[in-house]
Amino acid sequence: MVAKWEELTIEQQTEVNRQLEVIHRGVAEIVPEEDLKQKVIKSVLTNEPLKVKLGLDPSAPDIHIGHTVVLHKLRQFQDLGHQVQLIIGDFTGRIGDPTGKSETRKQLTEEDVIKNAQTYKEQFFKILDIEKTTVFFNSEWLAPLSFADVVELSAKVTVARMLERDDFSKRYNSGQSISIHEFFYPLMQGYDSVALKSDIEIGGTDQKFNLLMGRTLQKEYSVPTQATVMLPLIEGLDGVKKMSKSLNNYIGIDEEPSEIYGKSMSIPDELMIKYYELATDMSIEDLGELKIGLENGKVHPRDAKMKLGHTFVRMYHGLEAANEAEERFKTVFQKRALPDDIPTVEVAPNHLDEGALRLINLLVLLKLQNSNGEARRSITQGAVRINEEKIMDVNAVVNPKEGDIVQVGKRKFAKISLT
RNA sequence: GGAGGAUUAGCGAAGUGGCCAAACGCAGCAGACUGUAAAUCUGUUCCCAUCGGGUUCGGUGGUUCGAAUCCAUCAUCCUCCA
Repeated sequence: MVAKWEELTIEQQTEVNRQLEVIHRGVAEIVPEEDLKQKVIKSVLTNEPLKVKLGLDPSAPDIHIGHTVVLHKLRQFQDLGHQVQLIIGDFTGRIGDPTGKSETRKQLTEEDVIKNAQTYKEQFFKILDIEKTTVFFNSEWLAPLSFADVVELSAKVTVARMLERDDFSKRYNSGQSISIHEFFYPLMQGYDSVALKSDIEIGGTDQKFNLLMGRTLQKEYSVPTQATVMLPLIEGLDGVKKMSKSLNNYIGIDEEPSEIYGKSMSIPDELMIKYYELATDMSIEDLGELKIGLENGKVHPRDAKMKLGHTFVRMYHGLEAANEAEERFKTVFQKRALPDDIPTVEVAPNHLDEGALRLINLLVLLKLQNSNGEARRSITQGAVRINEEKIMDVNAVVNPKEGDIVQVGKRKFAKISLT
């Protein structure tokens, strides 16, 4: 059944347009647009929520701002009244990893999966509405499939089609290995959409092939085809490469407030709007205003960025923590003063020789530096201070006292406690 | 089953007997400046040490006065042929 635009009341048309506007915020691509519109119309007409699917790899339980992009989109769907299907790819995870470049990722045990799934839930429901979320494990429908079923499934897609996938073709052409089982990942992910009869699947633009595979398979299995919503990948702190844990250019949502705030301040100015648009709960109106403000110079980029850091901390740690993190930042980096939450490090008497030791050794002992060489370098470069007094003598010998504050660079502090 | 190629510091990548603790790029750290842990500029990045020393170039064992560089062997990865 195809719902016709003309059959809608004016109110319903307005509602459809409102939903489409929200859905389009920040997205890179929707394929096909028409399917999405149809789905929304139908939902408005029948008052049935849409089933919006997101598949998850259960191997990386620490989520960062990059991951939250799709979560925010899901949340927007929920706020429009739709239902989210979270699929934990436990079956997929147990087999191994598709992009096994140099090392095959270890297979996850059932225990790992359950543990990771728990972590996921804790982190995800900081953004998602738990009431409008259903969590699935894809082993539920993938594990029972027989070899014959799998052959039948794989017969629906050709090798040439598989090789269209960007990373497959790149690897194939550059002579890197591709294992047969890697072809099954898109198939499994697509089959998830068949099993759950998803209306919409969302993912990053890098997931395009897999998302479309869902449509292909749904067609093959005579299930209504899903619309796919693709979101841009967000660049990490370096401003160039996509945010990822392995590149260490990420902001984790479970990190300390001051870390989240500080890292936010280190993103390139040009990226701010993108972060706001994709990874915060800022309204479309406020977003537009901010954009204009930045363009005509009414809003100082630094202030906009401080607000971004504040927003991130608020979303994941609450308003109070956000205010504190902001204060700390002002103290340490704008006033160049000491923060008031310096960690205390104990110094045992056996490290001291008549109450004294070399500064180099002290820095390593306090774990402010990893090796004597590093400590030596920092001293030479004028990065080391004790009680705010710069020390540049590599051979300095110091007499640490209770409550002394040792500082390396702008960010590393320790307060001494003698035991 | 056969033939060939690859493996270098956190990553990428030079180096084919001494001048190699190993170019260069990225990332990291620090300093200056600033508007911020943006941008830009500068310095710096194996370990211990005052000079100096020690351990590194997939693993092991050789050749040599001397090896990241040559040989043997093992491991891993890739290509081509079957």
